[in-house]
Amino acid sequence: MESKVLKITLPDGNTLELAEGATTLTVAEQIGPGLARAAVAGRYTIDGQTETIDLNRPLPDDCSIEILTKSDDSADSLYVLRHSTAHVMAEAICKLYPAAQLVYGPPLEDGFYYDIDLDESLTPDAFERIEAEMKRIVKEDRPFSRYDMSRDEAMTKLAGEKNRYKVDNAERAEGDTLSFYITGERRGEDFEDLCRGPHIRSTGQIGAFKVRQLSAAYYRGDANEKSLQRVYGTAFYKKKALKEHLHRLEEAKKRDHRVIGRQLDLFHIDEAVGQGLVLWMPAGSIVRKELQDFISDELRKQGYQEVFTPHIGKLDLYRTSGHVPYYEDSQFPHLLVVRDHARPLVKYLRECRDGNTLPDADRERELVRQANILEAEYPWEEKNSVRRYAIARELSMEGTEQCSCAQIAHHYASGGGQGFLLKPMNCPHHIKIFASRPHSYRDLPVRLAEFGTVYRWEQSGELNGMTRVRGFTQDDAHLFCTPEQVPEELANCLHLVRLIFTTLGITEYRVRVGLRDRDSDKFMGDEAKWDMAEQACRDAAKVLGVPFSEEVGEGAFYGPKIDFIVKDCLGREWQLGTVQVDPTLPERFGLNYVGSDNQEHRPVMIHRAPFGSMERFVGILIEHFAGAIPLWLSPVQVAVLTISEKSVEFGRKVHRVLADAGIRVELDDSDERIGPKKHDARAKKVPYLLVIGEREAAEGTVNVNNAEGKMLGSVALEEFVRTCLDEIETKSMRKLESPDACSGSGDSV
RNA sequence: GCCGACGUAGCUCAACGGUAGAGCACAGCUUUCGUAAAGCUGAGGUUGUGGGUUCAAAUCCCACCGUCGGCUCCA
Repeated sequence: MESKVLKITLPDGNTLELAEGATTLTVAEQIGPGLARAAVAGRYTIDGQTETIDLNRPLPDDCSIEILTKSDDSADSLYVLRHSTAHVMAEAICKLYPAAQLVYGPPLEDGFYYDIDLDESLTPDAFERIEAEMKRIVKEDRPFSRYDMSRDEAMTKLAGEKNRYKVDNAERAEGDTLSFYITGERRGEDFEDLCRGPHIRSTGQIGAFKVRQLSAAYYRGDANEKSLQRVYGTAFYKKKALKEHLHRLEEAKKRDHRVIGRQLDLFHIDEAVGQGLVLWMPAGSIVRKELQDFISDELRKQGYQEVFTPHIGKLDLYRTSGHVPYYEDSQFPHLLVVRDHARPLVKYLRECRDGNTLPDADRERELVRQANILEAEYPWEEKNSVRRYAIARELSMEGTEQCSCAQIAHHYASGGGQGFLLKPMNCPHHIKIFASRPHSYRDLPVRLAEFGTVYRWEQSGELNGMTRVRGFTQDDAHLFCTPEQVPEELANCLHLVRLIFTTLGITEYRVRVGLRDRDSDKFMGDEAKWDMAEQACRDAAKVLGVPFSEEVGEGAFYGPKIDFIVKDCLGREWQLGTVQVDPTLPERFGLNYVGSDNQEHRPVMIHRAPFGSMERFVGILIEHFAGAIPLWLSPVQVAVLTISEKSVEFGRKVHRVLADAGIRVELDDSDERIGPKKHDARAKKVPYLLVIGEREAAEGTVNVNNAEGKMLGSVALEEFVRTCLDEIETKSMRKLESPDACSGSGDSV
C-alpha cells in the first residue's frame, strides 16, 4: 500500500503536505517549537464535521486544522483540559478511597465533575487531600496515552473489573472499538479509564485546578437509581485565569436577586408565611405594577380581553383538565370542605374523645348514615375514639390537619368526593369563560388575559428566591382560535415576548421548542394533533428568525411549546416567556365554535405568558440590571438631597414639582451632610440624585447626579422634569449623560 | 424529596464547653455642612424550634423547621 500524502489546511489558509500518520503535534512542530510546546489538542474539520483529537493521534485524512493551545482560553481548549483534569481527580479519589467506583466524569461549561459510587460520605474536608493528591499527579507530568480494544475484548475486560457503571457506559457507547486512556504510559499499572477522549498531552499541562463542590446525583439522572456522589471541580491553564474565574463567581453573587431584593426592599419571603411564598414589598410592587401595566397596554392594542378568576376550582374541573390525578405530586393538598350533614357525627365523636369513651355503635351508625358517608369509607375497624374522631373529621372534610390518612387519599384519587384545588394553572378557568357562551367563527380568536396567581407544590429542595416559588402570578392568556388562525396568532405571541425582552434590554436568551416524548406517559392527547401543533411551533420559531433548539420531552402535558430561556447570575437557566399550542384541552373540555359551514368545530388553544411569571421575571430582571433598573421601573426615580437647612425650602418645592408631574420622588431633607445622603441614595440605586443647595435655590435649577454618583451638572427644574418624563414614557434604557442633553429629545439622551 | 454545608441583633459577621460582641441600620443629642459613610449616647439577642449529654451548651449529640449549592423535578 503506497503511503498517502495528507493535505492539511491551516487557519491562516496555508496548506501543509504531510505523510500519512501525521498528527496535530507534527503540524505544530512544523510551524514552530513554541507552538508545539503550547499545543494541547487538535481540532480538524472534514466535510464540515469538526472533531477534537489527541495531539498525538494520526489525522484521518485531508482536513483543515486548528491547534488548541495552553494560551488559548477557548471553550474547546478548556473542555479538553477539564476532561483531563476530571481523570486526574478520579485517580486521586480512587487512591484516597479505594472502595470508590467511578461512574462518569464529563467536562462542563465552567469546570467538570466526576460521579462516584462510594458508601463513605465525602465532605468538603476531603477537598484539600484530593487536591494534594492531584497536585502530585500533575507534577509527575504523566502523558495521557490511549489504546483501543475491540468491543468484545473491552467488555470482557470491564466485566472483570466489576464496575457495573463502566460496563453500562461501554454498552451504550457507539462503535466497534472502545478506547481507554491511561494517565501515564504503563498499561496495567497507571490509572486508566474507559473514555472517548480526547485529552491534553500530559498532566503537567494542567496549570491550575480546584475541587469545589459536592452533591448527590442519581445514576443516569433516575431518582429510582442509586444515589451517587458528584464531585465538582474546575481547571484552567493559568493560575491567574482560575483566580479570575473564582473572583467572577464571587462578584456574580452580588447580583443575586435575593441579596439585592433585601438591600432594595423589593421582596421578602417569611418562614411564618411559608416556603416559596413571596411577599412583595412596596418597592418591589412598583416594579411589578409597572411591568403589568406595560404588558396590559400592549394586550389592549392587540385585542385581548382582561378577565379575573378565583384562586380555587372544584376538583372535578381539574379531573377534566387532567391535572387530577396526573399532576397530583405538584399540587397543594386538596381543600376539603365541611359537609354539613357530617357535623353531628363529628360533634358526637368529639364528645366521645373528650369523655374518653368509645362511641355507642348504634348511635354512631345512625350518624354515619345521616352524614351521607359511605359505610365502606368509614373506619369501623379503628378501636380508638380519638383516632376515629380524627378520621371522621377528614371524612366530613372538616379541616385537613390529619390529611395523611390513606383512606382519604385513596378516596379522592379514585375520583370520589368533592373538594377544591388551589389552581396550578389558569387555563381551566379561562376555558370555562370561553365555554359559557356559544361562539361563531366570526368571534375568533377570543383572547382572554389575566394576571393569574397559581400554586404549585414544588419540592422543597427546588425552591429558589423569586425564581422558583410555590405561589406565583403568570401574565397569562389563552387564545381560542380556528386552526387556520394558529400561525398568525403564534407569531404575534412570539413577537410580544420579543418586544418585552427588547424593551428591557435582555439580549442573551435562547429559544427552545419543547416537544413531546413519544415514549413517556407525561403527555396526553391525540398523536396527529400533536404532530400538527409541533409543526406549528417549529414554523413559528422559524418565522421569529432567532436560533432555536428542538428538545424532546420538554413540551407541556397538553401540547408543545416555545420557551424563552435566560440565565441567572450563577449561570443557571430559567424559562421565562412561553407560548404553547394546545390541541388537547379543547378536546377534553369539548369546546367548539360554529363555522361558516354551520357545523361545530373544535378550536385550538394557545397558552402564552411573555414574562412567564412576575416573580421569576422580576427576579431575573434584578440580576440582569444588578439592581440598577431603568427609570420607568424604578421604585424611586429621583432623590432630592438638600445640602443644608438653607436649601430645604427649595428642596421641598422640587420634590412637590416632581411628585405633581407623576415622578416617584423622595426627599432627603435630614440634617445629614450631602456625602452620606448621596451614599444612601446610591445604595438604593436611585437613578437620579438631585443635589439642592443655595445656588440651585437661587437659580431655580437642580444639580443632577446619576446612580453611579457622577455629577452631570445643573439644569433648570422644568427641563429636568421634561427629560425625566420622556425617559419614563419611552421606557428608555439610556440615561442622561450630561445636563446639556436634558433639552434634547428623548432619543438623544 | 436526595446529598452536603449552614441557621447568633433588622443586615453582615465574631465568640466554638464557662450563661453573647462588633460594624452598618434604628432612636436621642451635637453638627447645618457643596457631592462615596461626622461624633457622642442609647436601645436591640432565653444564639431557628424541641429534646438529650454535661456542674455548665450558641458551642457536643438527636429530631424537626428553614436557608444555600448541586441532583431530581418544573403544567
